[in-house]
Amino acid sequence: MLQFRKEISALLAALTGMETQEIESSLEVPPAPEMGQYAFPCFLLSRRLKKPPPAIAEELASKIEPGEYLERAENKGPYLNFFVRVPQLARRLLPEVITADENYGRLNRGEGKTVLVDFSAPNIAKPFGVGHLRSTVIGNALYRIYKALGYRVVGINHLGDWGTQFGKLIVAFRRWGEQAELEKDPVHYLYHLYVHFHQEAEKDPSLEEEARTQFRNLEKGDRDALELWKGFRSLSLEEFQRLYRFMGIEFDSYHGESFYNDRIEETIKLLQEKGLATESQGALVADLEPYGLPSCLLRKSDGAALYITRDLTAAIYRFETYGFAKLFYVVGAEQTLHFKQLFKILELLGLPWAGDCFHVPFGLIYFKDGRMSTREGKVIFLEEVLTRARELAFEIIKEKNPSLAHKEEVARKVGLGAVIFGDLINDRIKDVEFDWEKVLDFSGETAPYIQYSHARICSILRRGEESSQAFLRPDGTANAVAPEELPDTGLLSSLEEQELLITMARFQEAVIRSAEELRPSVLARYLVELARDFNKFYHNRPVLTAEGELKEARLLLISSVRIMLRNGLELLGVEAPEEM
RNA sequence: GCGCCCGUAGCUCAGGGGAUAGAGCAACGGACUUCUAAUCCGUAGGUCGUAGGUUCGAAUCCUACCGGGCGUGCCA
Repeated sequence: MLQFRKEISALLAALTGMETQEIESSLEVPPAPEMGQYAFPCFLLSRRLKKPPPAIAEELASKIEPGEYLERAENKGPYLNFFVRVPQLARRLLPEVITADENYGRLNRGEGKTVLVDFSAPNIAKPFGVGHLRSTVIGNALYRIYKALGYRVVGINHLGDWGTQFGKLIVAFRRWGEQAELEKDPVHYLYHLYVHFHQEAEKDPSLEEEARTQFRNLEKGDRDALELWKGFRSLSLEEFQRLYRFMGIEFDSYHGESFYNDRIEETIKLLQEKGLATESQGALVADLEPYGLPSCLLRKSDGAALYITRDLTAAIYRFETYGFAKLFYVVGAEQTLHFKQLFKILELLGLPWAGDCFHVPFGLIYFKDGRMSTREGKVIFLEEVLTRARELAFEIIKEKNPSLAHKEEVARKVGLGAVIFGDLINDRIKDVEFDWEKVLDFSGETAPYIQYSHARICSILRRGEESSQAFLRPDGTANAVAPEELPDTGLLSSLEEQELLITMARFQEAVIRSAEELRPSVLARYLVELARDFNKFYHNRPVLTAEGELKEARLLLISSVRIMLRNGLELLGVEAPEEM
């Protein structure tokens, strides 16, 4: 499709004298497939040529000759519509897909440049709630997509393992805690203590003061406090890693906030040298008012460092360690101001890479009756969501496919996929309401829908094995063959096949757009469309009972769809079982 | 108060200068002796928050207002 676009632009450039760039950006997709695959609106030219747009469209249409991909151009009103040669498209695309197989979709756009993705970053003192799901799945998808595009990607889990909340936990544990309880179920027990602390602090505000003192002790290296903190941290981290393993997510670095503790002083010194830190009411402040931002606190009056100071330190450390081309922070939209301040200070420090840091914000998850709040105990644990999704998937499998082997494993992939995909399909920036019914709905625009399409293709391929031997191995993967040995793709001429092929040709664009716009939802929605086009084909055009070469051509077609669905889901962190 | 984000079908959301505003869910009606019905086909459902403006053309850009959310110096 990219080549087709280029071909049209070159043709129009020659005819109109416009820049190819300008033409490429004005090309659009017509509202219906009967109107072709691309359209060129003639309004702009109308002004230059002082002629009505329909006349220009008509004149251009009469001058355009078919090309490699271009079948014909038709004028319709003020538009010039272009139709692609679908057989030619199929001849190039299908062999490419089955030959590349698991590598289809990979490109070398990144040329090995390093990209850092900071995502997930759970608070160690708190359980992993559905609120953390967004950063985790969006970050993981971006991680995979950038990797596929040829970047060297470093996934960083900037653990929230430092800060005042640990002072609170230390106070709570010393007052009400029991070691045995802690070891039994660390995350939930710490959560219980955290909620309890806030209940008690309502009645006795001096607890808050005590917590700040304990955190300051921690920063100073107080041995007892540090000992407790270490225990909390390692017990929680183990739990989180179990969850990440379940979800198939890996990080290259677990350097959290605590890691930067002994580098903070250096950062503060640097800020002072550059004249960016000023004293105010006993605290250290960066005055950003001249840049239209509220000034921000760098160090509390009690000497304890703050989030932004640790973030500044981390950014500098990361550049020194990785020399990144881009650094993405996949963090909630409520921290937008924090990142504006962070990036501005980096810029004022004269760091030339300050402009390579980007906040990738997303909306928050809320309940019908309001926002989630860890403090008030209003959370849903991600673990519960994943478990329920998996159990429901298991029930459905038992009912619909009782003879399936490895039901538990398939249920895991389907349930997990539904949860991940359900989050990714919505545009990041929008707030989303948490709704059990929606999370546990496996029909329509969902991962199970795509996974199901994939499984049906696998099923057909298994049954059609002997017919596809020429180009497919028994396991359904591609066999390298010369293009002339492949079935005639020109036979794929039905409406369903043509539309499917045209959609398939847009796979690469969807991946690239997802990366450029930092929006996994673009790819997620594309995959739904691809699966939908496949299902339409599937219901109207039999594969296994088709005659001779047509059957082979259809097997080739669906093999390619299978690869695209599987690879596309993979980029989103979702697995595609072969049966379900 | 000020700043940022969001407002599209009953619900959840695509589309973010161009042709008749699209999906899914829910509702209703159809399709399983035929490649797994987690599917497919059809029906119904819309002053694109409101009012102005820019433009040949606005759901899309600008301004104001309304509604919701988030943030706004000692949390992260």
